[in-house]
Amino acid sequence: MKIGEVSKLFDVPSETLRYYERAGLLLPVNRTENGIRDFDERDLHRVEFILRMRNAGLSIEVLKEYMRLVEAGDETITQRKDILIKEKEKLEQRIEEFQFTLNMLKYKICVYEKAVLLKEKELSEIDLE
Amino acid sequence: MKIGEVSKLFDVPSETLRYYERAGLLLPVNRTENGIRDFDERDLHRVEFILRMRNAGLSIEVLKEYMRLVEAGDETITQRKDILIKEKEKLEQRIEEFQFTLNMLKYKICVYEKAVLLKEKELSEIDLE
DNA sequence: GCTTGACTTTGAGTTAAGTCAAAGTGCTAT
DNA sequence: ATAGCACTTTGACTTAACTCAAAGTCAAGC
Repeated sequence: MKIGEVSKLFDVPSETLRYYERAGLLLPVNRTENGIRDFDERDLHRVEFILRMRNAGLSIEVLKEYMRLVEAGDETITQRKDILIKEKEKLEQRIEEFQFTLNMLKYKICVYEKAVLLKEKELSEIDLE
Repeated sequence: MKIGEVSKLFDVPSETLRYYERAGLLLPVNRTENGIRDFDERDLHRVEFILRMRNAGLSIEVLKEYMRLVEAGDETITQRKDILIKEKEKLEQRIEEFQFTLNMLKYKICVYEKAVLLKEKELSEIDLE
């Protein structure tokens, strides 16, 4: 699979994919004889993994380090696991905070809805914000 | 409450609070005779709200617009509600994606744990990454 | 009375993560 | 055979959201 197709598949610019490879978070993709990237299943999985993790807030730096360890082989399994555990914990905390904020939003929306109703009756006296 | 105390309370630089005010997402804080900001309860609530929303990914722009509407008075209630609903939906989606990624991480960590065990028995043959 | 923290304006610098442009080369599918 | 992707390197640019620096003033508390 060529870079343009991958780009469409994941809706991410080719330029970004090349940038990821250059930066070291996407391990070097196989090339055809004439030097064109030919993404295989494993590459696609890696791309998906990177995009998901980036989306969840993992930094380029962390992913770079993780992939460096992947490349380095079996000796690094524990280190890799530790990275993932750390990021998992961060993500869990982020989700918790998000949940809290989501509830805050829901509550506010609810208050606004009441205010709209009252307003329709020209009775509004709620302190909104 | 002076800006330095607020800064400590929320663990955010004074400079950022001033920046928020300047930018228009923190509505003008009352001043003492000599021009020093004196945060009251309402200001503190606003600061907390802003920080939470920023943390959840709402942009400065959106918060600015929202606060502009707050300032503009009761006529803008429906618009404000609409903003909050839109951001709520975005946040819900983000949380879902995060959950998915979290599960991915958990699964990977689990696989790594198995691999560590196998490795201890010098039997490792799992395809890890 | 001196240190500390508050204020102002203006403008520059920073960080992360892309994103684009130029310039030049080369394959491949219609 | 020509349009459309693909490649490279180098380097500049962008965006969001701060963050800091300078320069100068002012007020409060020990």
